[in-house]
Amino acid sequence: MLNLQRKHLELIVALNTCETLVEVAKQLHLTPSALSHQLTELEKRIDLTVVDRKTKPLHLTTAGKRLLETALDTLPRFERLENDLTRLAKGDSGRLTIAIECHSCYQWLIPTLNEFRAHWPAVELDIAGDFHFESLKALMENELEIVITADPEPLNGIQYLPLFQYEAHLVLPLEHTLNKVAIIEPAMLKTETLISYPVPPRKLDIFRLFLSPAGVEPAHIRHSELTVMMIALVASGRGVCALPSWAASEYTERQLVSTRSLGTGVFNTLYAAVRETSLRFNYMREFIKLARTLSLQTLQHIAPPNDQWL
Amino acid sequence: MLNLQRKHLELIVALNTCETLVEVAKQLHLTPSALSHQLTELEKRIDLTVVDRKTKPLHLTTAGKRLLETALDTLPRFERLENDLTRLAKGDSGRLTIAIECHSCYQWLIPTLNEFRAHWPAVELDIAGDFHFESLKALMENELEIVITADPEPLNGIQYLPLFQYEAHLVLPLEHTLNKVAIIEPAMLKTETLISYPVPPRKLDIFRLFLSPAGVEPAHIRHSELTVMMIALVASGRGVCALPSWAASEYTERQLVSTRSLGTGVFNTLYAAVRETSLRFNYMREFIKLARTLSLQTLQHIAPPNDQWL
DNA sequence: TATTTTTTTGAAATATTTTCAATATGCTGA
DNA sequence: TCAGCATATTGAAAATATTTCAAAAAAATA
Repeated sequence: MLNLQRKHLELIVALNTCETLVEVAKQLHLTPSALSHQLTELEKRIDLTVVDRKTKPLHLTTAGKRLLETALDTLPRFERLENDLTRLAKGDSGRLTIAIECHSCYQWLIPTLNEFRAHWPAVELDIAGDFHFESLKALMENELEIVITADPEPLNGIQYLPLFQYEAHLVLPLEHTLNKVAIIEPAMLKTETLISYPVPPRKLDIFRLFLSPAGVEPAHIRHSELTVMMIALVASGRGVCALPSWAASEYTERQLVSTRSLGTGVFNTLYAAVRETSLRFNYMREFIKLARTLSLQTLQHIAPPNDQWL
Repeated sequence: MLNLQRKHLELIVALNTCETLVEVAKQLHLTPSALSHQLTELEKRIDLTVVDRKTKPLHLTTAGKRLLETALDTLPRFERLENDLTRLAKGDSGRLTIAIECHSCYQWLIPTLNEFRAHWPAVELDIAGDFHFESLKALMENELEIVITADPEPLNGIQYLPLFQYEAHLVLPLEHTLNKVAIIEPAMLKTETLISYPVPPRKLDIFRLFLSPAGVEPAHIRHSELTVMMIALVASGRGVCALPSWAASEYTERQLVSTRSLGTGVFNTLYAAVRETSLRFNYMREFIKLARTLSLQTLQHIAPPNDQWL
């Protein structure tokens, strides 16, 4: 095997631009002796002459010209690669793909993304479509950089950075009897149809923190992908649903539905799940910071997390 | 400086195709230990993680993916380069650019090129246009591979391989008085107009071997690039010219002009000038052999060279 | 032809890469 | 849970590769 390396191509380029081997050596920060050894070694290896040492301005042979050809189109690729890698290492550029488990997040996410893009133009931003709720696996496998979730399951190498606290509210039709009750107990939902996002119950606050601990299940469960659709269904009396208070407020203000606390209040924290290794990048930490500030500014009825971490 | 080399890219590709580092090591013919050292060294150098060792099928990080990108488009270029170089070394492919000083050579050169092309399809054939009669310099500087010349000046690293011997004839109008003379002496051309190719006199047989030794110059010299044009001028009585007998025979047969020997006969040898180093390529030696055989077959009135060399 | 410059050479010094042996880490299945 | 196995890492020694140095050779210059 010939096993040509980048340095051989660099040698050829220098050879092509210089008049004498002494110059070439200088350009490559080598002694003329080292250069001579290298050249001899290369020529022995490919079993071809590369330069004609006899001529004044040092002429490449056919083999040398062929090497130069590849050198000229390959070396710039190496340079671009190294450029990109150093920028990556400095944390000025990179990829930031976000998956959202929380379906009501666009409200604060969009402004965050816009603000971020302005600060870090070299970072490739993307929102991942559908990871079929395997998003944490995708995060571990480097397919994603951030997962927004309210359900932090401990995983190796994954850190959950709290963004803000919110209360989960029960969304009711305006005329619903539960509007009159002092405190809403889990059992009161036994006869109701619950409308939820199509995700496993353990991912939903109302189950994990309210119904399941009390061993209660609603009469029916109906799925919907879109928050507006859920609201429409509730408004027309087809059921009730649970939403973060800030997600529901938009609709209560317009008097489409009403909301109540669940029991004495079901509170939860929204997290950004990231790989531990990602945190060494400035743009990552910056993103989290922006998300915290902008969600607090954008949303009503939420609070900063107890534990600030980062 | 990062100083990434081809081997690093190969490492990344292996990393991307294998499930475990042990496999990667096997694929690269290394011990797992060596591989581990390499990987650590690379990652320390670029100050970035390249693979996530924690995951089962070994996932590349963003940096790893960027490296893979360059690897995928650069490594095939190295492979093609090595391929071409080994073929070059074996002498199966290469470049063969020919310059012609002898303006009447196309007659035998064209069949030679055709035959050659059939045997050595991988050799890039070309006839060089105009080197302003600096063709030997161009040969020394690797711009050309062969120069066809009748005037071998000793040069370092250049070998002259004789192709064939020929006689230079004087071409006369059919009714010219010199047609009647027993032997044409140099002095008899003192009053004639000589039509020649536009090259320095020393490159022309009639000067070098006939007129100059006798200290004679023709009355006028007129230039023409094309043999047919020279013949037309001679036929219409504007002058005389000298041509290799084989180049003239085409026109004497058609009774356009007549030819005579110069003195007791001016004989010369046509050479192929090549770089000594070129002779190690099979296709080079093959070309010379073909030129010899085909010129003898194609041309009349020529003889094989005295000294066969090659 | 003498002198300077360039290039090559071989041996020693230096640097890099690989291996070896030991150990650590992680996974699998009782 | 832990033993047993496969994978991965570590540090030191060994093997390779590269560079320098000093000297000589070859070319160029004057």
